Amino acid sequence: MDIPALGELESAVLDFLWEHGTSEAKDVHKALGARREITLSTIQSTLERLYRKRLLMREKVSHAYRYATVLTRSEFRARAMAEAAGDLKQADSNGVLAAFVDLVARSDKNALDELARIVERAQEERRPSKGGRSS
Amino acid sequence: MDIPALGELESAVLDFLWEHGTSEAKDVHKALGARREITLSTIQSTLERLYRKRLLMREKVSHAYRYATVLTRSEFRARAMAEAAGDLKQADSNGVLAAFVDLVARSDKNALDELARIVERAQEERRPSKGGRSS
DNA sequence: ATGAATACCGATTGCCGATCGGTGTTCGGG
DNA sequence: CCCGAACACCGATCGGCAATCGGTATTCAT
Repeated sequence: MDIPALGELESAVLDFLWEHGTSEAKDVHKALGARREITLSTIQSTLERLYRKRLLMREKVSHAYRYATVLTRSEFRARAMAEAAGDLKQADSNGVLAAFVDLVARSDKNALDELARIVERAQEERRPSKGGRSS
Repeated sequence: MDIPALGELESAVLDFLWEHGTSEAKDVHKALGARREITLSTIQSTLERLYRKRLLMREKVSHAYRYATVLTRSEFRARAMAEAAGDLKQADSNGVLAAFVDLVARSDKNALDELARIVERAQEERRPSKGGRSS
């Protein structure tokens, strides 16, 4: 499952769903269509495309679809990162991961330490032998 | 400086330059134009676009341009990753980095440990107080 | 049954990369 | 000095895709 390229309205619709949870086309239109002077059917087409791209789920409540995101915003962006990195299994030997860590370190003073903590926690979850954490 | 969207030929041209180093349009055409049945001017236009996108440098040798990449392949992909992650300064609080580390951990058994080593080395370079490395 | 809300479909528009051909320019050899 | 080859540069066209709209069919509720 890969992340396709998204248009500007598609991204806006996704953002709305991430912030407001499962919604109908009508709700999205009320929020986004107003400023953009956009028809409801345009929003419906956008939702339909996102659904075909496997980024949205839908469920027919009565005769209207209720749309929900398949991934969280974080998961989505993480997959986009993985795709940008190329093959993850070879990303380290390519030096891609090292270059990215370098970018993280430059972006913010604390970012590198936070990343270190995240990695350490992931390692602990993988091998609970060394004494995991409760929270 | 952000990473613009690239077409398929643009990516192929970039790949060629990464593998063969500084080249002229003619060389790129010999390698890529043959299979694709593409004119030399098409390659020239593509190089020109990549140059305008700040992804290539050029130097006029006699009356021909010699094109070279601005970033290495790893740097390029790392920046693309950073862009996919959104604002790096807030990526950790968003959980994006955690989700990405999770993806790395799932991709390969050793990938997580390699990432940990990369992060650790970056920390040491930042604070050489704890004893640097020679290699 | 009628009307409102919605799904669904087709057409149009706009944007951008890809591709080509034409034209000007420059360098090097005769 | 001139001519041809190689190349840069420009404009036009094509194709794909998202965005947008309007129209029509469908479905539910009253």
